[in-house]
Amino acid sequence: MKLQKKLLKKFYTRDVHIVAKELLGKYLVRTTGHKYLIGKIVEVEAYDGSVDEAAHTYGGKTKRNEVMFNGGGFLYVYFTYGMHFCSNVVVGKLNEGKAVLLRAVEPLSGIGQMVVNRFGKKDISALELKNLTNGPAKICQAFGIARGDNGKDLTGKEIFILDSPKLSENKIVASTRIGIKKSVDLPWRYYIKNNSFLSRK
DNA sequence: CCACGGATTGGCT
DNA sequence: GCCAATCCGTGGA
Repeated sequence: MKLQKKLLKKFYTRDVHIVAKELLGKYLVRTTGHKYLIGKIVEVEAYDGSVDEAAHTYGGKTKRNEVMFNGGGFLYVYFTYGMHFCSNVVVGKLNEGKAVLLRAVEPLSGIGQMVVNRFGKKDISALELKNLTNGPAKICQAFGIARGDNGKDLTGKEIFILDSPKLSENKIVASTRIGIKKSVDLPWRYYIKNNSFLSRK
């Protein structure tokens, strides 16, 4: 894999849909000590608190969602269903309340560690490998992302995203978002066509 | 193959 | 008190 540069602040401070689509194909990196966990981003969803009832920020700032108002380039981690964490990339300008939910990545490096984080064992089935990082809470479990990572700076050294060439539009599919009950018809889920690590088709 | 529901905490009404 | 930007196991067709 050709090593690319870390994405900088100006990447994240643009329009949420442009950033969401450009995040596809880029590399999510988490460092733990001297180890690297790396996955290619293959599925995301855009959330825009200014118009989108499904966004956590739609009703204004609270203790839980305040990181989403911090402006582009931060990690917003939230806890849900009493047992799961999900990761978002905060996007846009200060106080806009916009973010991109990371829904699926294709595991590339540090897979052995991800397997232990997810399943608590080293040997797994083909089905378990397929289910390693194909969902928002699965990414967090595999990458060891939890409450304490909320608000981390994505231009820092611990969690960041590496650049890769922009995908052509014909490789990107837009569809409705998953698991929400409000604003259900907005086509704000974006994914890489035919990738085998999608959470759904 | 698909549909359903339990797990389990904490944020907000 | 209600219910969530989920996951996984179970049970029926």
